[in-house]
Amino acid sequence: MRMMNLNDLYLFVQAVEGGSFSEAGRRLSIPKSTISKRIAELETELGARLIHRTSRSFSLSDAGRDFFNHARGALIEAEAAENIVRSRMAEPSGTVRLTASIPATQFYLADFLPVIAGTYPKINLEMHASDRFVDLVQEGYDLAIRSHFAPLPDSDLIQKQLMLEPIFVVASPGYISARGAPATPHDLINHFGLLTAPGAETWHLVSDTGVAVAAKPIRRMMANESIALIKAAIAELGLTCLPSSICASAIRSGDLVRVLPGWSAGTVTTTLLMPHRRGQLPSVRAVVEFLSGQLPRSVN
Amino acid sequence: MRMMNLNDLYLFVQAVEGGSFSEAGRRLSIPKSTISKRIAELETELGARLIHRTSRSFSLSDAGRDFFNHARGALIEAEAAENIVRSRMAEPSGTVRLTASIPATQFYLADFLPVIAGTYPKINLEMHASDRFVDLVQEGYDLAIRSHFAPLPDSDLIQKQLMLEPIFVVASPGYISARGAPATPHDLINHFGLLTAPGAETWHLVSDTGVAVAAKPIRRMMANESIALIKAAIAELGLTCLPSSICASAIRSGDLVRVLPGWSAGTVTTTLLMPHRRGQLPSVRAVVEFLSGQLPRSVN
DNA sequence: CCCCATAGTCCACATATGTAGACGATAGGT
DNA sequence: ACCTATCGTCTACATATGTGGACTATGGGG
Repeated sequence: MRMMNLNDLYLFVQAVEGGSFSEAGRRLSIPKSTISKRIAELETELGARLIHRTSRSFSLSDAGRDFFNHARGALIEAEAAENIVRSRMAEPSGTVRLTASIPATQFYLADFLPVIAGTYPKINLEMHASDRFVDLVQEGYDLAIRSHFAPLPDSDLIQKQLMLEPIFVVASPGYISARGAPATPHDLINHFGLLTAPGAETWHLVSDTGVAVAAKPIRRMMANESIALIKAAIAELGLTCLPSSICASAIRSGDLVRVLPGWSAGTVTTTLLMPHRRGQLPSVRAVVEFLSGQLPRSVN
Repeated sequence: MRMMNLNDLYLFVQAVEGGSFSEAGRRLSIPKSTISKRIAELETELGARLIHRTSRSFSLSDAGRDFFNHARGALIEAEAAENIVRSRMAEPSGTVRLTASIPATQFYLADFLPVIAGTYPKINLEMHASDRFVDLVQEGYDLAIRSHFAPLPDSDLIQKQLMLEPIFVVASPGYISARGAPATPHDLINHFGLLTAPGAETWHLVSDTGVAVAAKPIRRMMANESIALIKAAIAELGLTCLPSSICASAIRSGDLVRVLPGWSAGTVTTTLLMPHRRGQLPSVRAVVEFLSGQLPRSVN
């Protein structure tokens, strides 16, 4: 036997709770004739009068009262079914595995991860910091964050630029006191330079108005690790070039100051890499959108 | 927000329990395309994939599993709602108020009422015997049973013939011994007659083969009450004419015997009267059907 | 490796359901 | 007693849903 039309239960319960077909129609924004028709057909199919109604009175029959109790139970379960799916879609959950270079992790993500974790209690973040090349897909990562000076090559991965920041020239106040502050980029040739890479001997500076100048400071030390460079600069060994986010804290504390404030040693781009967007989990999408700055950064 | 199509819950649960759209279609005798279409629309509306399926595999997603639990709960409640109404329809209950003449009550209904009461424990029978004219509708009766010789006049009431029985001529064996048994209806003119009504002086007899004869017995007594007539006949006062059901018991006990056994003094019809059948309660309908002999007369 | 049987999907068309509005019933107010 | 506002019902028509069958996908067997 075919199941009765379950939508009729809904209309029946709404009619009873509204106390009339007209009121139920108003509440549901559908014509009262729809309700009248569906209730009549439900009664025909069940072979029982559920509602005694005239143009001015409305009451449940004994059968209708029995029916209503179970019908309402059915609707409660149906709404629970719908809500549990919708809320599951609304609140991301599960594991999100990210990989990033150590500096990007330390100076960019480290502050954001707790906020993401606080905003999405059901997301389990797995942060893998590494300076080696990582094959995103092959090694099972959902997301990768990379900071780079030159544009990344094309690939099957989707690229989403998270940040573009200037690279500052910085030194300790003690160093500046001892050797004076360079007045122009050309003056850098008379100063000790703490290099970030063996081949980064010549620094290319660009003014805020777009003027470009190159100068080669005196090589004092080379380290390809930002914290080592920061500590060397604070130790008055010389000048160094670092992205603004990496030296922001030392500047705030007064351990370092900007040198040639109107100039930057280029820019660094931080990019989010992810596999194809199709079939992306809500949890992954939520992290992507957070890092993209599209979500309010509120911690609960 | 409009409620989702609740019929889709039913199809979804059937698909999950069947393990495939095809199997669910076979179980429900509907095309698999219907199920495919409805499930797809349900998923679109919920914004979630509930079932992962290919042409050869079928599994619930996490969301689908959560949804299924509540959906099945909803269907259990919906079936309970349907069943409680259908079972209520199946077993008649409530009060049925009948009215009948005193003889019809005593000689016809008195035996049946206990049987009806036994068959339908939830029916509360109210038997009102009266020899006065009763207005069925005006006085709030569900049913009336009337015995009559001539056809009842047309009315707004529905008539249903319950019984057609012959009227027997009876006398006590003592009377027959003292005055001899009439050999032909014409011999009645030499016998004492116990009349049932003042104007019923001439008895019209009809043979089993349809021959009609009229004869006027000697008026001995008149009573319009059957038990009084039965007792008078037993007291050897004369012959009387009574419906077979009324005198059946006295005949069985030997207190009375049939006179002119191949002849009857006409027939009496017992008719059930009821208001319009529309909106008839199941309890009333059950009594009607029982009295009509359409139901098995089983006592629990 | 190829073929076959059965799964799920899609679409043009058939059918069930939803709707607007007219109509009769009725209760309350004048 | 009459009129009006609102109720529920009914019907012709519009729209959503159900269906049959063609098509693609796929897994198992030969």
